[in-house]
Amino acid sequence: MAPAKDMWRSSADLVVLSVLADGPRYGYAITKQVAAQSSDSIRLTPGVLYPLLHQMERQGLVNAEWDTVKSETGDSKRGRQRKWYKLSAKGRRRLKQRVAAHRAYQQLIESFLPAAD
Amino acid sequence: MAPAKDMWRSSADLVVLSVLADGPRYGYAITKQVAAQSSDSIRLTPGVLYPLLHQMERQGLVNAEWDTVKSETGDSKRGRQRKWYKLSAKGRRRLKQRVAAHRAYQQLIESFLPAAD
DNA sequence: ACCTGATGTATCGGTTTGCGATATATTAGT
DNA sequence: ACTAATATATCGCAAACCGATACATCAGGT
Repeated sequence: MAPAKDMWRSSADLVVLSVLADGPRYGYAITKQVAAQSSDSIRLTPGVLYPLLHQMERQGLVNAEWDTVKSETGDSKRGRQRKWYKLSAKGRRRLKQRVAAHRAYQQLIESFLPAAD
Repeated sequence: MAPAKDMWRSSADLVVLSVLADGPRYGYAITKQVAAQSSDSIRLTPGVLYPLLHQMERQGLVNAEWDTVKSETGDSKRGRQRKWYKLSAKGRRRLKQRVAAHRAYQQLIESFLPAAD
């Protein structure tokens, strides 16, 4: 059975931190990667992703840097803007922590569930 | 590491359904059992438990029945009131469904996480 | 007799959160 | 010229949450 829609949202931060642990990403790339790797189950919509990213930035879990993509054909002065997010040492620590907490929580919940068939 | 406080709340229904799958319970008994079996990590406070139980009753997942506990020493006419909740067939189906969804969700999230040490 | 703490069920409403809708700009393709 | 895709961002209302509170019974201690 597919996971219920939106069930994943409480773990959005875990997913984002994990993706960033693999290397710097910009927002839209995160959205796309997560959608692809989850067979479209997890849709990190702008309304979810950006507030989360900004919060992480405020908390020092990520460092952000703007990048301007120059276009060959484009005529406008400013190219497309991308904001790259890079996991900080603090973010890496937080990820480890969150993963541990998540797994402990899983075991705890699982201990109440009827045995798997 | 202990699970973060309150992390379990999104799975409260799963836990309650699971406990009820083991046999009929009244609310306070559920609270106590869950606290005991979770080393006090999971506190199903009245504000959480009763609305949940009532909702399940409305949805036909449980059947409820009042029971009056006669006291030996008590002098009041009405004894202590207990409301027993019994999982219905529909509730049993729902539990199975929720457990499957929960486990699928777990696997999905886990697939994004860095490998366990 | 009285008090306290445990047992037992229940609701309410202020706070917090979630996130769909929306806005804005650039670029690629036809 | 137009459309779809790329890219970031915010806002505000609805929904969810759950601490606080209320009420009644009962057991045990003094």
